[in-house]
Amino acid sequence: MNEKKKTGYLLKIITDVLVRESNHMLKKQDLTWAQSRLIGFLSRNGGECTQKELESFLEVSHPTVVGIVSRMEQNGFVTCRIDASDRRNKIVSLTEKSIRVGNSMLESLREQDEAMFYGFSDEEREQFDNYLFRVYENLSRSTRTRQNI
Amino acid sequence: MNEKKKTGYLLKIITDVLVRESNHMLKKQDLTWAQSRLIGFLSRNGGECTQKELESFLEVSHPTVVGIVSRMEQNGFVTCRIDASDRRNKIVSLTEKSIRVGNSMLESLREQDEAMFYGFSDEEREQFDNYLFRVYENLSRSTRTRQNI
DNA sequence: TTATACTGTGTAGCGTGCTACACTTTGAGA
DNA sequence: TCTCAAAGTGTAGCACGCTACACAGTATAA
Repeated sequence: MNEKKKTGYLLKIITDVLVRESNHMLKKQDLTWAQSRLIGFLSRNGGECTQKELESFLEVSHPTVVGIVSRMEQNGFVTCRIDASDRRNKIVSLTEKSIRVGNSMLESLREQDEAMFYGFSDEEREQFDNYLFRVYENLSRSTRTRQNI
Repeated sequence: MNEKKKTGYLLKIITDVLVRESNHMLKKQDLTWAQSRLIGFLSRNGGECTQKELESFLEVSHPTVVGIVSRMEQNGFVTCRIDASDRRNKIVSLTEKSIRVGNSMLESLREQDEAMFYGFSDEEREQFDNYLFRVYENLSRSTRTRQNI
């Protein structure tokens, strides 16, 4: 029961809790964690961008972006149009509705962030972030190796 | 593009890479990351347990366990039977096949673990695990608060 | 004993991640 | 100009998380 968990498993469990709790908090705004992240990015970047740019920022595959965007379009959080200057691009834009919910959304996520680092000093928190970033870079490199890039 | 990522998002991205890469490595054994974790637990615990115990160990909901177990049963990695002494319990057992793939599976996952902590000293690695565990406990507590337990 | 609560499992339906394949549009070179 | 590669998007189908609901077996209390 209380055996020591492997680091990878612990990371997975923590992430699942994080996403699950976020989805609970965001449910009253009719949003999900992934969707809130898209709104956050778009609102810091002029309110619109192409699906391709979302793919790079979210670091997920393009079919995943297609799914998130189309559900948000159905729920009125974004609108889409074809880029006239390059008809391959699909431009995704925030709506009034999504701009309006943005602030309460951020408040929810900030609360979670505080709960997560309860008892951490500023130095500890910073060190944790640094470790995480190093792990991220290690994994990115080994991924590129596998793909022969 | 290179804006500083929020800790939660970084955790999610790292976990996704971890799971995705594991799935790639395990594909030749016809396994997934979640399935390998179930085999690992069972092989350390006498080769069989109930679905309920899997639920506690994996820390996922029971429908998720049902899905993983039934797919593994279809592929011949586990067998299932009803507990005669308490007919509510469904006992899941490893098969010859899953015991056989266990070792090469562990080898794959160990390689990934090494790649992940490339450049970490033993102290840094230990400190990182400690931070992770504190975050895990913080999140567990706030989850219980939400559920009024 | 009988009614009731609890426990373990199953099913339906959804969101989000993936790979593999297909299509349209654009750009670049012969 | 014409061909062919590259880029962006879409679709099919899967694994694995979840919640909400349903049901059978067991335990408990009247």
